[in-house]
Amino acid sequence: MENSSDKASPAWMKLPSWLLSQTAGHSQRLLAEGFASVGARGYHYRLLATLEEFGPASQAELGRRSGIHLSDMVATLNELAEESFVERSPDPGDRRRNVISLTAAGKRRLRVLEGQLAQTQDELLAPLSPADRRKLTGLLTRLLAHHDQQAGEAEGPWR
Amino acid sequence: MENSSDKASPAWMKLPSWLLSQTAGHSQRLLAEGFASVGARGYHYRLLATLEEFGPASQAELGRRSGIHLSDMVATLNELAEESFVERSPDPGDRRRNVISLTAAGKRRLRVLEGQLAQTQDELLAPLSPADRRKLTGLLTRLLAHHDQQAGEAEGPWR
DNA sequence: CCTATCTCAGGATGACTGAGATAC
DNA sequence: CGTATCTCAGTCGTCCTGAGATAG
Repeated sequence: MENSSDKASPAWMKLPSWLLSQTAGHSQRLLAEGFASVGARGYHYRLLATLEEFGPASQAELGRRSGIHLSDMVATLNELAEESFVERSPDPGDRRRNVISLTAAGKRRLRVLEGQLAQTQDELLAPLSPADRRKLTGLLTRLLAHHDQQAGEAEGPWR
Repeated sequence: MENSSDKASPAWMKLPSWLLSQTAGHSQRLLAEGFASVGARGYHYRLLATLEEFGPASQAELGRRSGIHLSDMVATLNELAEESFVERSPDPGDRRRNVISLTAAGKRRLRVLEGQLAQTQDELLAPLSPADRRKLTGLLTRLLAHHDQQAGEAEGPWR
């Protein structure tokens, strides 16, 4: 009872790192809800989209292209294969590999997920004018380029 | 060997939701690394800072102020209490409650974490000019205000 | 021999759910 | 009674580490 204001606004709530994590959290939530409404999750979209854009590939190659970790790739592909959105077939030229390819159902699935995704972008940026949207994406792109490069250099040339 | 370009840049990498989640990821990573270098994590800072700003309170009250879930509160307080950064004492007026208060060591700890935090903000925004930093925080603040309100309304008046 | 590929087990963080015991 | 508080166990998504089996 000793608290007067419910709207507690600690100092750290103004920090860029906080603003970023919170807005990203909302974005993530909207995205996850949209995907979940059709029984999918983020990895599903990333994988299907990568497959369509770059064509069939081994799991390791897909991991590099999509940024999904190899160990998560296994589970994600299991889920997608179970619904026949992708096909796992052995690579005749290298028996270590599975060649993953997108099925017709997978392409239709991708269209649905893209619809959800576009809707989410609009929901996410709703309060911003077109100019502000461009400004925001520009700033974020610059930040991302910087830190991607930093992180890449620190780890060494394994890409 | 069949892939030509390592710099694969799928279309979804330009989406605001992607840029947000990635920059937030870098931010999170920098923050976690900074905190981990002194044996802490994000919840520790948030809790200590909330305690200093609003004073001693019950765990439930702390949860509301800091945004940390009640069940995580328990574990976080266990960790902080083990290092004597906070003190748990029974509330004489309500025996359900523990009154949590910041110790002198806890205040010193907070100063350290604040140092890490400030350093991280600078690292995070390194590629941006002061004007761009203000623009970014302004845009993020507007987005956050919008979505906090949306989410608050959707859930009902439980605050 | 060494490296690449695939698989599985599990951890870490942040956010969350559910259930129980206790006190108001 | 119902509600609030504290605790514990566990889930989830994303990211990540390590280890093993198999194949190049």
